[in-house]
Amino acid sequence: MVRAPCCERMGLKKGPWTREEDHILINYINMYGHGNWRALPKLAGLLRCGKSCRLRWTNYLRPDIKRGNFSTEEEETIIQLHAALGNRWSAIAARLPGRTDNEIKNVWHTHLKKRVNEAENKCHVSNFQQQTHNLKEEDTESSPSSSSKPFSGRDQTNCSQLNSPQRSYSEISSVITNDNGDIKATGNSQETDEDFWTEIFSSEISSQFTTVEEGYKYKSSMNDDMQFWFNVFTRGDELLEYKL
DNA sequence: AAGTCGTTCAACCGCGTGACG
DNA sequence: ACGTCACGCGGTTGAACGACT
Repeated sequence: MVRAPCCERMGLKKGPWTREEDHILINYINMYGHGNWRALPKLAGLLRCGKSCRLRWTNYLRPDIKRGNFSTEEEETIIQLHAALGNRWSAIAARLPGRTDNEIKNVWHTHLKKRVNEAENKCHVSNFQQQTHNLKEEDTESSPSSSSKPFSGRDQTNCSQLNSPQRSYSEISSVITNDNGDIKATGNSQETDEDFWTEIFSSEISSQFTTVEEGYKYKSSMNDDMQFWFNVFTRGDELLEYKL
């Protein structure tokens, strides 16, 4: 049994919003607030479902939404947060004032994912080359120390830097709309939340093991990238000098 | 000029979850 | 305890547009 889509009810409009519909929605919310989304379209006189109205408002019409391209800092933040949180777009959006989960998701799929994949590939190629190099050295020198440590510190650094953007897909600074709909330029105001990483660590990582010993066991099975993030989570204050 | 392909992004859909009766 | 409702989230779609042939 499949639930019928909410917009399939007779007479409800789907597809792109018109300017008139936007005005009606904005005016109504400015006057009465959104209250009950389901009741809103009827009260406002819109032939849309409440879900569609909510989406339009939260993703496009809200006055505090930043319009324009993402800054390098924002992209960097998204990459770092995605590495930590995965596809939890709303959680990521909560760390980027003025940006919506939908927008972030789109940017990730269209720009950032590719960039991270490319960087990962480069990293793996680099690791492979280093491993080959080490094996060759092993053959010639038969050094026991080289076999116990397959990757050099330099490679580890390279891998951990894969989250650093090579270049923003746009160097244009962000803009934000005010209550009047006017557009103004903004700097990047990225405030940090002290509890944030603690929260991530406690919920995302520490839940995977119950004892400290288990934690170290988990740590020892990680690759370099995982180890980097593990360090970030466990020693966040020390390592997060590169800011979040 | 016309057709094809790839990219972008607004919008939709289905599901999970919390509030409430 | 259970059912219903409303909302929010993440995945997916499709129209619009530009680049390329």
